Amino acid sequence: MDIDTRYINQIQVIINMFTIKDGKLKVLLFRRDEEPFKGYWMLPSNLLMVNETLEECAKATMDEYIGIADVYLEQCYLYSEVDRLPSDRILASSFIALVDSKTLELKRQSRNFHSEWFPIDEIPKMVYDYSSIVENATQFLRKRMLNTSILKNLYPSDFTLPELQVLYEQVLGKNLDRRNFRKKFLHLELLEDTGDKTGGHNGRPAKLYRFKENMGDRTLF
Amino acid sequence: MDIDTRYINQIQVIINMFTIKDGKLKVLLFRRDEEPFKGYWMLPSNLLMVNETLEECAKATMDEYIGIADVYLEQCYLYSEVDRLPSDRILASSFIALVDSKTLELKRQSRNFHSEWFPIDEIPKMVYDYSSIVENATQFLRKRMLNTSILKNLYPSDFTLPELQVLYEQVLGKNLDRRNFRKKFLHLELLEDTGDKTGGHNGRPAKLYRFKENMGDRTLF
DNA sequence: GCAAAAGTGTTACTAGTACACCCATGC
DNA sequence: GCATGGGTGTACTAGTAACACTTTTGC
Repeated sequence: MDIDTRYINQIQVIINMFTIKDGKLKVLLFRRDEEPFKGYWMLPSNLLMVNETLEECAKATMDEYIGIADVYLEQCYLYSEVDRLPSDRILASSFIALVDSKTLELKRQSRNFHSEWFPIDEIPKMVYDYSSIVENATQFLRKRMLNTSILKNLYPSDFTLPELQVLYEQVLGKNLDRRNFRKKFLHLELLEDTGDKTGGHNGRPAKLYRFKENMGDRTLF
Repeated sequence: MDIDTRYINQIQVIINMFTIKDGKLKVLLFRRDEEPFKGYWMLPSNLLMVNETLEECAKATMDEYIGIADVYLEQCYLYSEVDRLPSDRILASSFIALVDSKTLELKRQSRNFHSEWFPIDEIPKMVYDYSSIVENATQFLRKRMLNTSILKNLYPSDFTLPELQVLYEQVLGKNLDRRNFRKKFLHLELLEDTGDKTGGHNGRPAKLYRFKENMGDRTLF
């Protein structure tokens, strides 16, 4: 290859993986176990190779870190500050990935790193510029979630309306009226009743819904 | 530099420059005057250097092609198809830039290329994947314009409500009721009356408005 | 039967839509 | 004075917001 060295760049693909767990929106982080920055946390990432697309690299990274590759992926931002890392200049292509909690539990939490799900408002100390990358990704997700169709990726299987409401309350950062929330969602006709109910652990059991197939990208709230 | 050659990538920054001209939303294209693809059209672009950010590269490109650098710029998408160009693998970071028509006229239309403003629904034959890049950028702009704050960059100076209405009609692809459009915008309290009017060329003169300073990013339509 | 969470209906208010006539200018 | 485009008000409809009681389950 005869590339002018002034134009040589490296790009790393960085994954912000989100899920709903224990009724909270969480992001998956990996702990760094060597110095420097031992004990700090990181996002899964890999350098982009010349013969793969960003999406291929992102999927490979997901597979490598957690054994899941077939998930919703979306480009978020390309960071290009020359000094974002202390050593080389590496651009960072930030992705958001959405995984539903059922798929999640079936898979291994592998690789050499210790990983943990963090609620988006309790992000620990992170290496380099990763904490601002997570923050931006969260903002990005917030905006996207006010459209409907992305939700299907977090709830491909059954869910209850109270669960959905809690999610929206987190995303919007305020409490919603239960009756109005139900009315809104049911009138939109995006959901179908499965006929099933949750076993009432304490309190009355809730009806289980699922998303219909062809939901548009209508703006909600 | 000792970079593993598998991870060497080149990135070009591509500018989709939009303006309002003759009451239409238009994009600036440059004609290619050599074979191959002579007579086809292109978007202004440059390769990203190792010591500059994407935004710096984008501004330099704007300056080089049209002598304007201080404009609204926003990242749009990063294209990474391995075969998007026939020769080398080059990633493309697509930007949208917004220029108001007044600023526009004062500047030179320079460089070696012939340039022209094309209405977004009359894009000519373009080299490589540029036509799909323009198309995506237009879609991106459409979505962004349904928020308010971006408009200030297309109308930094005075404008009339009918002008604004025509713009929205193009963006939304449908006709709007004049009375309801006025009501909506005036109630939003984003505009202030300048006190001036257009000279009525034919018909009654229109009031001139300008955007207030602190407009949020409220969703419109 | 009581604690805990789910489900339901009505009213007031606010925003959006539809629609027809008068007004200021250039020629 | 007439052609052209700009400006205005009202009634109707749909969506949103506020609010309290009843139902089903586990223990």
